[in-house]
Amino acid sequence: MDNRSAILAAAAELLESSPNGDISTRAVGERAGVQQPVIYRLFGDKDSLLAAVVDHGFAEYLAAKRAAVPTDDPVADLKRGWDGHTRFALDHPNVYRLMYTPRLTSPPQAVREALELLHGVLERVARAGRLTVEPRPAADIVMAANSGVALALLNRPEAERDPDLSARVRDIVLPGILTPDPDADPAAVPLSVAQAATTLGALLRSDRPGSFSPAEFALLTEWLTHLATHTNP
Amino acid sequence: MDNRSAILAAAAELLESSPNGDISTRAVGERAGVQQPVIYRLFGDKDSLLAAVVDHGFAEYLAAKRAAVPTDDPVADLKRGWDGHTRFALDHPNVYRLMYTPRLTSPPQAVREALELLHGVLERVARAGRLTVEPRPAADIVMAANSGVALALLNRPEAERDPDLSARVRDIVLPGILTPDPDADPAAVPLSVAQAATTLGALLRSDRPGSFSPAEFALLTEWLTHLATHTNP
DNA sequence: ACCAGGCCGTATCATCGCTAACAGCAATTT
DNA sequence: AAATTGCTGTTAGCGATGATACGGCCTGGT
Repeated sequence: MDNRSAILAAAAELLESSPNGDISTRAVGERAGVQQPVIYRLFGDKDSLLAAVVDHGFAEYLAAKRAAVPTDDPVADLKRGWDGHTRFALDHPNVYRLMYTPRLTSPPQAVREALELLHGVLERVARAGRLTVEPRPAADIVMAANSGVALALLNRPEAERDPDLSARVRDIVLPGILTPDPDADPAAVPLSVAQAATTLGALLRSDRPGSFSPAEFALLTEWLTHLATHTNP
Repeated sequence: MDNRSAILAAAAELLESSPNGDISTRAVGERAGVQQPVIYRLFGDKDSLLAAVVDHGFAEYLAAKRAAVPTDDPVADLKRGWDGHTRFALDHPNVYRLMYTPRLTSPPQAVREALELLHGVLERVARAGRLTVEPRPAADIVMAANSGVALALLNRPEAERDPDLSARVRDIVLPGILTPDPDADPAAVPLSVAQAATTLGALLRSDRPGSFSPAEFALLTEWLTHLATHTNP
């Protein structure tokens, strides 16, 4: 095995199982079976090593995504891309943090590639006449929102993560840059059950009526939250 | 000057002018005119020191925001809050990165306070009948998108930053959780408990959700009728 | 066979976060 | 008033880290 590949593999493994997302060049050398200066001769710098690890780990993800994407429904591809982005962040938290956290002096090439891939999908969406924003700024918009969601999820302990956050933001941001779905029913309902339940719940929270016992009130608000959450608009 | 305040001030100054966003406890001690162990006696830990610096720097921002917010237009407050969030990130990049980057073991209290502040604004928005999502998940959505935009801006070199990115994402995300502006669409919006309960009852009667048992549904409609009848408008 | 150049390993430096041990000082207790 | 206790600051140093200088070894060309 090449020394360079061994170091990359060792660094990737150590990074994956690192609690604080950091690794030491000494540990990498020991695991790869090489001495510390070899790393510096091959990569020059610890930041460059980490950037190489990120690029390496992201390459597989990019390859898989590149191979699977070409559907004839670019909007569905866009949605799939969002979900894949979030899943990659949750699967490789430390790599993802290195990508979208400006700790490195030399930003890894992976973020640029990811943005270009998203831009390509958006170009196809635009060609299908579904985009209301120019593809370039649209890519920035989607990437900012998607990475924000991913980092927000990573920042919360695993138990407190809202499993619907990514889909929620996705279903807000993507329609915000797309033309209305032609398959959707164009009859705009002025008020939905969810909306009415949300409003009533907020009003009751700020002005609690005295005619309810605590248990009744708890049950009522629970039902309102259920209606606000699990109802189609 | 108190030793603790001197250390906090020195750390804040060093952090502000730090190229990589990191500081050394030795440099902090030297600048504050105290020896290194004093820092550890007062803060216990470098992470705790940084968390205190973040909380200190964020406190002024929170105070200014708390004093200025109470307008009678909560939607405008929400928009102002978004812009203020982005501006704070650009004005204090290193502090902001410490807040929304999971490098610290003990997450600073500032992020929690910021989320609570946003949640409060959204509660007022909901009380005005303008929110289509429960305030709690809505706060997560807005915060994830806003921090994503801010970090995306910080990750690009200053010259390449799109000055309109924040406003663009804002004008996509906020309408995505709000009802249409009543100035543009004069559709009736429930404002009182009675109105909201009446609306919800009517909607439920016409589109009964399957997730309620008959007894539950009967009790819920009874309560809604009670709220619609015996509540002051 | 000899020489030259690149690669590797040892040893080391400077800096970092952090801590133990001791010294001054004030308030409280005897 | 003297002594004890508790808090605060200083000195000195430990272990780990990123990074580097230098000498020896192996390889390839003549």
